[in-house]
Amino acid sequence: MIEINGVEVHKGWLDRAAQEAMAGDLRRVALAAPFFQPVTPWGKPMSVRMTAAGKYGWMTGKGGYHYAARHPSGVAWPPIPESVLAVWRRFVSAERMPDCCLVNYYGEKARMGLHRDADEADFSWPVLSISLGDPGLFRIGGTERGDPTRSVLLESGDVVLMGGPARLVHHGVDRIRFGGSTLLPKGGRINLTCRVVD
DNA sequence: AAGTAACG
DNA sequence: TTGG
Repeated sequence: MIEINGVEVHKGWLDRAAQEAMAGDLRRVALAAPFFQPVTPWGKPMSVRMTAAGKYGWMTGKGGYHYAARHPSGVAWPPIPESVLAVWRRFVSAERMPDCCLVNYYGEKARMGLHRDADEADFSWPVLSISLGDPGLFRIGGTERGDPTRSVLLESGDVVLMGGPARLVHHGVDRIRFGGSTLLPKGGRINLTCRVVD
């Protein structure tokens, strides 16, 4: 386990078979709730494609960010796959399941600017992240924007925990090593982030 | 400020 | 390595 600014990085936690099974589960999620491209409140399209599973999905809007109980199409989000909940039980808790599993797809040029996951009502539970597919260069800062940052390469099967003092740490993705994994037939990276929202 | 620019 |  690597620790960076309080963030736990568990390398290679899911084996290949588990990664393949989870990727299959996520294909089913994306069939029910297709990926869409979010637009920031100030009108800039994000480069990631996004969907979600669970009670809520994370959404952008003109008024800001929020959690919503329905996909933009109007359908409810599909349930969080059991394969994902199993990782949550192992790293977080068996007593409380996440309300939201965000599914972010990073294509070749996709990135994610430095930000904090701060739209939840309850910060007492950690955010759990699972990486699948191509490697991505992950940047981790501190609680304050402007704090020094460090980078770590996240690869398929890695699990990251942001909890406790690191729950509100800044983080982002600088670059995808497109084609660096054979997990996803069309390449790219999928990142799951599970959160307790309320 | 979940955009952008930068691997170190 | 935050600065813009």
